[in-house]
Amino acid sequence: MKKLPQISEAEYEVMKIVWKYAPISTNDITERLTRTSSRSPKTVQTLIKRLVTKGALTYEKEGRVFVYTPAVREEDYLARERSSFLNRFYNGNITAMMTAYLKNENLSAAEIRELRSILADAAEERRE
Amino acid sequence: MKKLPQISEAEYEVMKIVWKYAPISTNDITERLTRTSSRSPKTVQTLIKRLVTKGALTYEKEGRVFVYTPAVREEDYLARERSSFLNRFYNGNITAMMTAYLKNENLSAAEIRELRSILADAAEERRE
DNA sequence: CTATTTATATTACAAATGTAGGATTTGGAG
DNA sequence: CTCCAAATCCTACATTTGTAATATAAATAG
Repeated sequence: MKKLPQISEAEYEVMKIVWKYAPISTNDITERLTRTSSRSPKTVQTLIKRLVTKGALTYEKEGRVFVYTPAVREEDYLARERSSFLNRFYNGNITAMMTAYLKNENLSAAEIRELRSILADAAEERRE
Repeated sequence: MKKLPQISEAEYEVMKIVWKYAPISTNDITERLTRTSSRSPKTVQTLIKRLVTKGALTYEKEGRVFVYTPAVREEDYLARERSSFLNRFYNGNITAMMTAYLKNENLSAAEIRELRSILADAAEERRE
């Protein structure tokens, strides 16, 4: 399994866009990102560059424009972050995390129902 | 609600010890931390200092020794990290997170049972 | 009182991150 | 072919973090 690069918070904003819209050009990334955040195009440029250096993005030239594609899968990245979060704060114990969460947040009946439902499905899955 | 300070990964190792054993002296923190990690006592010293500066720890002098106490509650800190994690990666949606988690990790029947049980309890709670 | 431990304070430095300005290259208009 | 707008490349710089060494202050052994 190849090692996933470290992706910083600001870089992650870029990745989300590329995951969603790839292949996508520098300008389109910048355009979308500056719509939601207040970063300058120059900053976005730097972030993209760093992501390429880190091996999180690859690109192809189209004329003089670069068009980017993710080099890591979103699910893989999320899985790693999840696991790293759980390990760091809950010894990898999802139940501990959920217990604390339920105690602190006031979930609606509907939300609890939904969680129970996906767990029921998981139990089913396992059985089959 | 007062603002929780930012606590880095290495600093968090120190915090865990202080939360567990406070009031605790520099030396005792260092002793415990170097047992599990490979940091030099000097490094631990710096981490403690920074935590004081950030307002995550307070101390009292006992003779010439400093004895530390947490200035932020562990639950508050964990709650913030959890919420920040969920927002960043799952739009704050715990169900989305759990769905992805269950799909990726292969939980044992026992683990699933436990999760279902705490959710059943949460449903109960809500009803009462 | 002075010397020696030994705690705490100060300084150092590289890597990563957020932010962005200035330099250079080049596709395409004419 | 030449020039320029626009794209990419390079440089910059303050903060935060991880790591640790050196300096200073002060309690206590003698």
